[in-house]
Formats: sequence, structure tokens, C-alpha cells
Amino acid sequence: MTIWFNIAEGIEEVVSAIAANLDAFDDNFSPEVRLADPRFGDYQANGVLGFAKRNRQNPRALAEKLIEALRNSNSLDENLIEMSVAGPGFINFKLNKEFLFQWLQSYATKEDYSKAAASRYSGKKIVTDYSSPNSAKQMHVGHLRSPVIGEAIKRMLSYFGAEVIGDNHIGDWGTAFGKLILAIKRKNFDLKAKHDDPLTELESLYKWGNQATDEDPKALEEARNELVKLQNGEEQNVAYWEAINHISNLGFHKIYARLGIEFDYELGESFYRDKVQRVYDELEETGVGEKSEGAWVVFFPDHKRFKKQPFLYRKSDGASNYASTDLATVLYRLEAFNAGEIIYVTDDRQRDHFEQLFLTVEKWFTAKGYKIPKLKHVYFGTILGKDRKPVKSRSGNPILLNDLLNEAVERSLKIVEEKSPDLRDEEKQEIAETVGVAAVRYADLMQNRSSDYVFSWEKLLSLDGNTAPYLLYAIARIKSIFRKIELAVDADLKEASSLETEAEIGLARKLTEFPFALEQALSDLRPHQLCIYLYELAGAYSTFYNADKVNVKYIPVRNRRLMICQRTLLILETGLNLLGIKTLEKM
RNA sequence: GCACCUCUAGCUCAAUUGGAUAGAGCACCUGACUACGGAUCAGGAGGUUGGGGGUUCGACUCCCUCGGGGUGUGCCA
Repeated sequence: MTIWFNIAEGIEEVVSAIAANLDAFDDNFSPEVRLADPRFGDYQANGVLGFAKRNRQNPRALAEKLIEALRNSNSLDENLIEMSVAGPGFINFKLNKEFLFQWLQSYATKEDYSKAAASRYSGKKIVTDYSSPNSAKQMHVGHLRSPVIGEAIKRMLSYFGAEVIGDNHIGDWGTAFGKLILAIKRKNFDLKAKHDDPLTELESLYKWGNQATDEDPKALEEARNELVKLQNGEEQNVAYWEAINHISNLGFHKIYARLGIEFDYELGESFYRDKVQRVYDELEETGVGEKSEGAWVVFFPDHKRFKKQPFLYRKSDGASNYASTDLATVLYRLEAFNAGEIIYVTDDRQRDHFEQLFLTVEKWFTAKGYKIPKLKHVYFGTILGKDRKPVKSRSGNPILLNDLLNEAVERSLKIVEEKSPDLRDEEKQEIAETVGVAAVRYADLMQNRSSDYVFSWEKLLSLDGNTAPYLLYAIARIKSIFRKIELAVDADLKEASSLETEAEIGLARKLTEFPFALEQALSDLRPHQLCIYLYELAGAYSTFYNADKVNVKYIPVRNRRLMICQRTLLILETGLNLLGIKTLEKM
């Protein structure tokens, strides 16, 4: 019998194949194999219930029929997997310890894992669009989720074998620059002079410009003119614009470096400024776009909302907006990258925009006969304060990302000094940096992305319970055991006896669930599913660690426990790496 | 106004997408071997899943309705 990497999927296939040969079932039957409550088994097939209902049959009898056919076929070795019918028609599968042991031996190395996983999405080409901050503004807590979630999704897709491009679609073009240039000119700000904190100064210039244009229609007119001059390539404004972006990008990349966020491309909105004309032309030529109230828009007569609320892709003054550049971006990603799929990671306030964008692309590409990439909006909840309003610090400004990370690292350092006073100062500092940054990232990732995000220092900086340090600690203890025994963590362990204790079996069972958890996280693009799994795994390890001593004298027992430690380490490190979180030797 | 999202233990969140007795962390209480790192583990207490109705073998999940909170809604991104 095959020892499948993803067990649920393996059972699913076997059951499907058997059902296909039974008269009682037809093509509409799907076994729906899921993880089961441990009281009943390891996996359960729920599909018989739904199928019986749809066809007005007795589910229990149908399940009996299916299980009998399964037994007769010998496709599942009953010495490895026990099966039974329960309740109204569930089919339960119980893996015995010999199966678990064989699984652990079949998938032993990093290469075994990545090879098994990479078959899933191989051949797919996917662009992930994440972070995408606006120039001339500092990143604050509101900018945390997109890069953190986006990086995790990119890495998971890549692990599954897809060819993934990470693109940072920086907001470096648009009306903000008119206001900024206005402010620079009126305040005589010297972009080339030395400034202590240039990005902060740019941000306050922008605020000044924004206020001025709000209060004074003449200033607004002037800002528009500056923008038009920039868009027409006027030399001085282009020079301002370049300097502004240079300063911004330096600031952004300091944060990315700290968080370990990596992009393949950073094609900002400005990159598409000479590509929007084609969008205008093609939308007009195909009749997808129309002129309305002076602007160019797309209506969707069949849509309950967008028949009245159009997608505005060219302003009445002829200028582009972010809809224009987003449209041009989709086309570029199709033609330059041959993207089969594009994933946007932004907050949920942009849901309407992306829905309209996707609908427009569909109409437009259909009319032109272009291949339509799969378009997905991976949205996340907004960051709120305790008052349910967008989060602010005491001064009224949002908390800066850099300050948040500094605080996290500081708190971690205190704990390191308390728990591990013997380490060198340098080492403590490095550990604190890793732990602090990991805690913040994990706190963000462990929460279902689509719910709103209530910011609290306490939550993002927590170091107890379901947090990154808990996972890192499990890793540090495993490594410590191997150091003590003076054995490499990937040493080939012969003479391992088969699993025996409750804690060993519990941990082994959890280990085999990794592919299922990963699949689940990826099917919905929800990294928190992986977090939940890793936390449960670390929990099962801690239970095991406290219950069964690893370094015992009797080698067959010691080796089987070491083997479980190795697999736990492998999965924890792989999983955290997929989430974009660095791991440690000691802490 | 219209549309969408949301409401689960004191707090912060899960719940395998309609499955079996709704689970974790924090906080609180009780315990743990001088055995490999106690940033740990074992246990306890804590629930009318916002209210009401419906669909069915089965509902936190789907439908209706009422209420609380939030977001979006033609020239910001």
C-alpha cells in the first residue's frame, strides 16, 4: 500500500476509485475525507451522508456497502488502517502505529518533503502583489499585514511548486504628488539637503499640501497643475518626483530587510504611466468603456451594485487614476510574465475596487481575445484601536512600524536576559531581534486575515502562549538535545524501534497532518491555518518532551524518539520558514 | 438610502467550509520529577455561538427577521 504524503488526499482517491465501480454511487459522489475527532479515528469520510440525502437513500446502508467494497478490494491494508461505519453514515479511518511509523520513515528529509509538496502547483505561474505602500509616507501598523501575509502566501505557493513572482506595486504616481510638489515649492524645501529623518519631513509636507488644497481651491488648482506637469514630463517636477521616491524607498527597504520581505520586482504605478494609453484605446475601441459625466467609466448593467456605481478609469481632466494603472498592470503581467494567476493582498476596504477591476478585465480581455488570468483579492481586516477606529498613538499619529518592532525587540531582550543570562551580549541581541520580530509577525499571521484587527501592544508583543516564542522554544529544545548527544540533527538513525507511548503516538499523528494543514492554508490562502497547526504540533511536542525522556540508554527507544524529534524540527522549521519567520539554535 | 462585512467563555481569537459532546491563548485556581532548557507540562473553572423564527438525520456555519458595531458607495489609493 502506498504511504501517501497527504493522507486525507490518499484516502480520498482510494475511496473515490472504489465508489466509481459501485452501482449505488455516481459521478456526483465525493468522499469528503477530513481530519476526524481523535475519539473516532484519524480521518473521516462525510460524503456518503450528503450523497444519500441528495438521492434519498439510506446513508447508513450506503456506507456499509462502500466499506464492504473497500475491504474486498484490498486497496487499504487493514493492518495499517482500520475502518468502520459510525453514526448516521460516517466512515472512520484509524491509522495504527505501524502506519505512522512507516510514514515517518517514508518522509524523512527536507528533500522528501519539498519533493512531495512541489508536485501540487507545478507549472503554475502566479504573481503576488503585496505591501504596495504609498511614496512619501512612513509605514505604520496599518502597513504590517500586507507584506507579512503576502510574503507567507508567496512562500507557500512556491513550496507547492508554483513559479511565483513577488511584485511591490508602490504608489509612486497620482494626485499626492501634485500636493507634495506644491508644498515643496511653497515651503522652499530642499530635497537634496541633509535631513535627520527625510521621510518624516516628506510626510509632513504632504500633510501640509493636503490641508492647503482642502482649504483653498486655488491651491487645489495649483496642485493639479503640478501633477499635470509631472505627468507631461516637465523636468523639474520629474526631478522632485525622483528624489521623493528615492527617499521613500530607502525607508521602506529598511523595514523589509528587518522583516525579511523579498520582492522580485518593484514596478510602481509610475511604471505603467506610458501603458495606460493602450488601456484607454482598447476599452474605447471594444465599447467596454464609455464616457460619462466627462470621465471614462465601465458600467455593469447586470450587477446589482455596479450598474449604478461605475468603475472610473480615466478622470475628466484626462489624467489617470489607480484604476487605469491597475488595468495596465494586469495586461503587463499577462504579457511580460505570462501570469496565469494574480493575487492582490490589500485591506478589505478595497473589495469593491478589485471586484470592479476583475469584472472590467474579464470584459476587456474577452473582447480582445486575451487569455484571462485567474484574479484573486486576498483581503484582510483593517487595523483598529480599542475604540474601533483606525489605530492612533497618543500623539494622534499612527504607530510606526519601526517603533513597533523596536518595542518588540526590547521586550524580548529583557526576557532573554532574565532566562539566559549566560549568553554573550551580542548573542542576546540577535536572539531578541529574531524573537521580537517573529512575535509580531506571528501575532498577525495567526489570526484569520479577513477579520478586523484590533491593535494592542499586549497582543502583538505577547511572548506567552500561542506565540512565535513558543514555537521557537520547541525548536531550541530539540536542537539542545542533539547538541548534548553530539549528533547532527539530520543524522541517519538506524535501529529505531516502533512507536509505543501515548505521547509518541500523539506527536507522530500530528506530524503526519502537516501536508493536510498546508493544503488547507493554501486552498483558501489563509496562513493562520498553518499557524494553528504549528502551534498544535509544538504543543504535542512539549507534551511528549515532558512525558518521555529522549536521551535514554536503550538505543532502539532513544533512536525512535530522536527520529520524532527530527521530524518535528523539520516541520517546525519548514513551517516557520513558509511563514517568513526566522528560527534559532538557542534562546 | 443601497450594498457588503461582522457579533462565539471576563478579554483576544479558533472551529477542517453543513458533521459527532463548540476549542485555544491570556487572566484566575490546583498541582509537577534537582531526567535531556520551567519561555515548559498536567488538571480545574469559565458558553442560550447578539435575539427570534425557519430549512434537515445534523446549524457557529445556509435562509428570513430584528438589534449592535464597521466598511464601501463617480473624478484619493
